[in-house]
Amino acid sequence: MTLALYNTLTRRVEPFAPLASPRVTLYTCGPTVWNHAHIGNFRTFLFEDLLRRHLAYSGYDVFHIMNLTDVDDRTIKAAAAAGKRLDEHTAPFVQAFFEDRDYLRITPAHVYPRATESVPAMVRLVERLLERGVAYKGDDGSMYFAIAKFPTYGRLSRLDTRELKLGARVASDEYTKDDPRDFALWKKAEPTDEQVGAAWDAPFGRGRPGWHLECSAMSLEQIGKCCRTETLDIHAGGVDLIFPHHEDEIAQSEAATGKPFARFWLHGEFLNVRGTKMSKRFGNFLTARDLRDQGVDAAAVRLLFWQTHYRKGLDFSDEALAAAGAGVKRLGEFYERVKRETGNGKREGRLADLAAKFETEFRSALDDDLNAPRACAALFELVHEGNAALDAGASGAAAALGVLDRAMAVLDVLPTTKTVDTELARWIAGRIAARDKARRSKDFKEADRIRAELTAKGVEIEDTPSGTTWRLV
RNA sequence: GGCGCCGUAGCCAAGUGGUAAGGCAGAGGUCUGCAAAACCUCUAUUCGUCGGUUCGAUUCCGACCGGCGCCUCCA
Repeated sequence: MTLALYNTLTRRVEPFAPLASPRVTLYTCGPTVWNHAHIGNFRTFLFEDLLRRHLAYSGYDVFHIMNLTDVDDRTIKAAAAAGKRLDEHTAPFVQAFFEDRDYLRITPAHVYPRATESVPAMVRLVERLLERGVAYKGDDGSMYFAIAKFPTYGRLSRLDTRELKLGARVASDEYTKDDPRDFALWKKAEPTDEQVGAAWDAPFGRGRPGWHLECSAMSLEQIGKCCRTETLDIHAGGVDLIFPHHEDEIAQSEAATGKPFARFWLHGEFLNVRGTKMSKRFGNFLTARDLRDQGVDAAAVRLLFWQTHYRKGLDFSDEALAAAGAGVKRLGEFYERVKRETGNGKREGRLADLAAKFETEFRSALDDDLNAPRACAALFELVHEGNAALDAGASGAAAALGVLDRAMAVLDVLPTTKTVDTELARWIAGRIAARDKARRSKDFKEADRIRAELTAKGVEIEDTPSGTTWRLV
């Protein structure tokens, strides 16, 4: 069984193999740092995290690039509205993005190129396109890409067979572009751009990069640096980027290099709220820090997302999140139980067999276009059967722990361990001792009173044959 | 108008041309002083509707109903 991924380019699930195995070059469209990213944005970043981790689990050496769009229409507009310079406005949001990423346990990319720091590469790309005769200057002084010169334009989004909705892109730029579908590579500097410091000199005029140009230039620059290639193995993003963003990236990059830009295009579906996509525009969004401040365990968010396939819409609700939280708790209980058992018994045994069966299914599920819901089902089956086996005194826990650890390196959905200061730990130990004493003397009223006291402090206790255990909830 | 996606139990959600994974919630039971955790049993004769193909369809085809996305620098 080998990894197969759905490629938007072919609209099929295809066997995946990198160009220069074991190295995999992965470029994922990062956030636009005009504001806080919401958890809909993070659904895509989490899907990419799953991809990244499964590639690593599969033995590949992934080089992951995620750009930061720190200059575009929205960042400029937001900076101007705040009366700040562009970098002044975006810096806190970059910082916040990294904090949110860490909260959600997303593996950091190897590089985070910023648009504002990659302008020379963008200028060079435009010059290359000018040399190739596919770029031109419009009447308004901006540089445009001539899609008429790029015959395969529309291959990704199947645009070749579709018509543009009248008025959508046509009207406003009718007199500046040769073809209404041509898109801006470089936008002539406007007063607002100068005001916030978002304008650069270029041989073809002072201005700023178009959004699509940014991603092409940054990805080509980074894979050139790290891997001396001009073709990405995988390029990923949200479905809304298929057109025009990724279509335009392909046009620019391939027109300039003459080589395929990316071999696999992966797109994650939206996070919805009552059926409609989560969006800043609709005001129906929630940020990662909102969840963090509510005390939501990131593991619950991850499990919630894993339980729906990445190419399917997922409706976000507090109920769904709570259900995932309960699942995370169950996983945590099982993991701790297996860990406790590793001291006893042999490496072989029923538990080891179950774990081996699980790992086969786990791998095959993720190999099948990252079918995380199936992988989770296998995981919970292991929990169920493993618990039953442990109840029956099975051995093999050490082997099972190894398998679990490998699976968790991909899914990472174990409950966040809460840190306890020694003073609190001492107090809890004292209370439990007092309760045990009461229980031994059959003073259950007092025992229950102490338990209530602990519960009030968020301490959950459990009486087992080998004594009372506790955890913070 | 063009391109595309989705509709499976109370909720969430996999899946396959041969008779429905998993999670949450719920009911009963075992264990427990009581709990908790865990286990056992139960909870869709049925996969939006109607047709068609087939020995057989939830799965393929068509129509319809319902929900949604992109075509406006949205993950």
